[in-house]
Amino acid sequence: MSSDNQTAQEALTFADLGLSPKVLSAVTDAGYTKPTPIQAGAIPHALQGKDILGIAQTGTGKTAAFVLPMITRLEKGRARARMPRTLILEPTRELAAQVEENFVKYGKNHKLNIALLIGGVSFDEQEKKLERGADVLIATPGRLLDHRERGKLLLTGVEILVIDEADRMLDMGFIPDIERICEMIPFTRQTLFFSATMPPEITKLTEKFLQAPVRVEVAKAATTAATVTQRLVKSGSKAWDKRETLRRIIREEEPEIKNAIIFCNRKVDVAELYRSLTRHEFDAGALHGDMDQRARMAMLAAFREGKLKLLVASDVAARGLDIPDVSHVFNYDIPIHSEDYVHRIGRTGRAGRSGKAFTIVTKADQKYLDAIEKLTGQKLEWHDGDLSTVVASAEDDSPRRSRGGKPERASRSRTGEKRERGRSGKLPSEPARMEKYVPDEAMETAPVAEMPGAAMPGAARAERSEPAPRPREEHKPQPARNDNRPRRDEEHRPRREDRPRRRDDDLDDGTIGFGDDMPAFMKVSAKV
DNA sequence: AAAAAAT
Repeated sequence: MSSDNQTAQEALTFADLGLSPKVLSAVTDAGYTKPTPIQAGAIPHALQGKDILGIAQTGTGKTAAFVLPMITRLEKGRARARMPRTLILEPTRELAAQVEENFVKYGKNHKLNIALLIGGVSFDEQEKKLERGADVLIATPGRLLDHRERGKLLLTGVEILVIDEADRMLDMGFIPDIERICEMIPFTRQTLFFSATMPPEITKLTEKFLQAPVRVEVAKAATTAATVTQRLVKSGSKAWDKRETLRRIIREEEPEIKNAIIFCNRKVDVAELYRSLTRHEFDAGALHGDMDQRARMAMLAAFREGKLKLLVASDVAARGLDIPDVSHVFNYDIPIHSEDYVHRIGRTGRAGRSGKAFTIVTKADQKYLDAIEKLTGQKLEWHDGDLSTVVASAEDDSPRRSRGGKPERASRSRTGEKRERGRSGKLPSEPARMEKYVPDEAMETAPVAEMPGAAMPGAARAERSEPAPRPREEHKPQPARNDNRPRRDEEHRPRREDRPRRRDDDLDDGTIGFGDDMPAFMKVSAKV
């Protein structure tokens, strides 16, 4: 690129990119005037119908770089039944929903039919939208193929195809699906392809499916931002020991914590740690892929809106998700793959702000620590002494010893069955004392976001003396489950009167189907 | 010693 262009680009505003007036006005309303580098680089070419190879990470404004030109181009022509005009493929459900939000925001002056095809949600609503004719189809690969096999979807009318986060699709084993899907779409289409990195498999894919693409690359964010203070925290390796270490660090950091993500390597540990933290009256929520879709969305929304201070999460939350800058990242588990460390840490210290990242390390973690230090090329500092200073008793002591808090027996039911959350990944429980705030009926029918154990943990609600959720004026007596899977945990459940006085069972029952409580983001199909 | 995604 010539230096003339470079200078010109710095002075660019959205008005210079060739977007339609209606799109421009939505952008202005959203408060943006100056495009990011990826937007300035990609939008003019995308408007000309060229294929784009965008190499950019999240947080660079990548989504708007394809959403804005797409809406402009969609102004001509209209959708036919079962033949979507554009298709955007995303690796995760949350990302797909996020892209939908962008279409709603920037398409507010248009009558766009938007269909979101993701798993974990009933087919009916999605099929109706397809039937009506979708201008914009946003999908995760599995559900998209499922719809196609049911014959409800023809991809022969797709004019623009977007493949987002291609390298992540690769990590998740989606590449064969992506290839299948690409082959169903006529080659006269325009293809916009985005990836944060370009491993060989991805390069091959671009060679196969892009035609004379314009390559737009934006500077990689520094691997681990210089503004992030990273510290290692030694701990005994028992789970209770790690939880105690975590609580200690959180309390130490408390005055500085605006909001934080706590990463665990495994979903069961997310659920368990979440229960433990709420029991210790921390303002925490949970997010992992086995939670039902509503709960996932509700948690994310609550965290984004600042209603939750701590989010315990699996690596779903490590990449891509549009979570605002957090002040702290805690790695309750050290990541097994060192790249994940970089992604997790990347959730803080964005846009030049300062952030802190603490990683709990046990003796068994040494090799993963070595890998991280090798990858980032820096030696990480210990917060208060390295592993050689871990107290020996911490390793062999009984986990049931007294240590100030309540015994952490949450993972066992009365029958001794381990209360693991299966595929359906129910929400973890909340403190029993919440019962006095919440009438049973409300628990059965309130949306997850209003449930104390979900978006607003009991401690937080009590402190802020907010009113308990009221029963909904109108509700279906028995919200339907959105799938027919058998309840795996049903046979193990104690009878109602035998159950401990915790409300997580009610959460299970009340939150699976959508009933009348379908979140707004899933209803959107037309102009807003 | 993992997570994610169709069921």
